[in-house]
Amino acid sequence: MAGGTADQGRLDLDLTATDPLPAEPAVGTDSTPPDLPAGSRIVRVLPDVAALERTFDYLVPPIWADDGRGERLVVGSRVRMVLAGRRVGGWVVEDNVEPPPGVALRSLTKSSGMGPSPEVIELVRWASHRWAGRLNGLLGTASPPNVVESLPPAPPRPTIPPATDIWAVRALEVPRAVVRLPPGADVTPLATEAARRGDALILFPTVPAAERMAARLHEMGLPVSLAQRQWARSAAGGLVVGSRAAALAPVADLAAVVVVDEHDEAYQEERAPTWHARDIAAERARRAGVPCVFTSPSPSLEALGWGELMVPSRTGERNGWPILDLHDRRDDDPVRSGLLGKRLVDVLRGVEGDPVVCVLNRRGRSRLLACNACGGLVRCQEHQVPMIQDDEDTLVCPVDDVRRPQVCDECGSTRFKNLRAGVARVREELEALANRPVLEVTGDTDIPDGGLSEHAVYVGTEAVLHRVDSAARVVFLEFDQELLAPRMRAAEQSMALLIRAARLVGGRSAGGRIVVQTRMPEHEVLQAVLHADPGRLVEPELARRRFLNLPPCSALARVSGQPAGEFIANLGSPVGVDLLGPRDGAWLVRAPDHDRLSEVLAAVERPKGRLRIEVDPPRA
DNA sequence: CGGACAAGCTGA
DNA sequence: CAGCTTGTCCGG
Repeated sequence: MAGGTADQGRLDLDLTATDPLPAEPAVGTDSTPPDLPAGSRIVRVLPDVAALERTFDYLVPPIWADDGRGERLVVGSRVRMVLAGRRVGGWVVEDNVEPPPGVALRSLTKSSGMGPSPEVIELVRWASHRWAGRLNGLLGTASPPNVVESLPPAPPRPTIPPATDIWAVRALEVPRAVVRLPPGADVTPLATEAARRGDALILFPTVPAAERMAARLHEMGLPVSLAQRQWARSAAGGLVVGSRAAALAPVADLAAVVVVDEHDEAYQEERAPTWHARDIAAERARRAGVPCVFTSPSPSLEALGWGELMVPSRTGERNGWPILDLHDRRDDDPVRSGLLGKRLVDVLRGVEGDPVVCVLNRRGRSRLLACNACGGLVRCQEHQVPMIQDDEDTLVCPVDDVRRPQVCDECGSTRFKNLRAGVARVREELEALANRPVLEVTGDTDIPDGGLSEHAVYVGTEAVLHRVDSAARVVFLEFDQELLAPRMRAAEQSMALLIRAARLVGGRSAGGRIVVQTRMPEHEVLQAVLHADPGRLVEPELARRRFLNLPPCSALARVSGQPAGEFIANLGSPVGVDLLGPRDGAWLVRAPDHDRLSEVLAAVERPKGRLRIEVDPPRA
């Protein structure tokens, strides 16, 4: 910060000589003139200050009109100004406004370059209403990370031969397409076909996946920018590839939108507002009147309700999925066997190839119990979720806290086996069974490219699936915990894990094989993968959501935080809306659709305090 | 958010 | 009652 005395000559009556305003660079215009000269330009600014949603009006310094800064200042521009005695950033959200009477205007102190386009600002306004959140954060995501004064020249429009993959051509011929592609399928033809239409926006769930596609398209001679790092280049023209935040990236002349692996939960922001990049991307395409394509090995119910489904040939899809080996744990000796069934021995010893990746999810607090005599899982008859054992050795349903004595429904036995075991202990058991070293992989284990030579067997939570990029076998040691998790999207989340595993091992035509230890081999998720037919998941899942009135048959928001109760009380009892709770200090607001939900949430004043509103709550 | 200012708490 | 903490209000 430069020293200086720029605040000299200020005429504000409320400021004294001890005004602690930080020194300004010598702009000389940071004060309120006694009279606004006729024709003064006044802009409305949204400060980049969390928890501050109001706009404020500022005078554009007259000299900016002469040196070009004024011309570059448009709606969306980033600026700096003094607000309540400190220097803050912000965005111009309206130009040439009439300021409210009786307010002493200040001048903007600095222009900080380009910001989101008017189209993106409108999109962000829509998103902040849709996810009941503040505008600032979303505008920040849509803005360049550093100051961009001007854009590089637009790249020349490449000539691209039509794709030979007819599915890619067809997908872009309808306004909204959902393309079901087996896990190993290459989406490059879809990207190039989108690029043939002009500046396309292509989203991936993770940054590395986006980087790989960007590199490939670059090698093909296409003009491509990575949304994360190349804001200015993206805005200048060409293809824009990126992850979640790229849904708000600048695109010069949007011609098509592609969302790869739309089912992936990484597209949803975890912090409130919990916006979903897939949904924002779709809305962006709709507003621009350009085609939008979602791809996924197992499209979400949301996607299926949104667009036209295109499925691959039966053989093509079959070959793209690995073989699923179901190890039915009910067949194992219920007294002697622990977490590891004896059929695992050959797999762990590398008979079927290396490396072997074992997944043991510890997520969730509930312990999973199996009957010692018949091997069946101990479940709540009403809610079908695993029951947990409390301190007094009674069984508790995690859904409604109903208790019942510790007796197996199937056979009357009173002895149970705790199937939960920590990864560390399981690692030792695996090592004993494999008769070779087993490495526990955690979030901070370094795995060099090509794997660790001395370790052919890995074990970890589901994070291990993101740390290793290929494997001969993936083994899910305890999959029932996923299938039965008391979460609305448990089935889809289980499917997402299997998709991830499928990518590590490859399709059946390449010898890919996944091993799942389960006590419920007839579960529709496992059957869908077994038959390489994700469509089998749709009807039962949709029926369940319809029966329970859960999304996508309704729209949900979870309201939590200290002032949640007051907020819920303020909502009153709006027509068609259910208020459920409280449960663990949080309420659920359920409306027939998102328009109604957003409307209801926006209609009441928010009590101050740390209120958290999660629309489409990820862990409901 | 973070500064300003007001209203409560403490201690010699 | 100064000096400090805690709370509430508000910014152009």
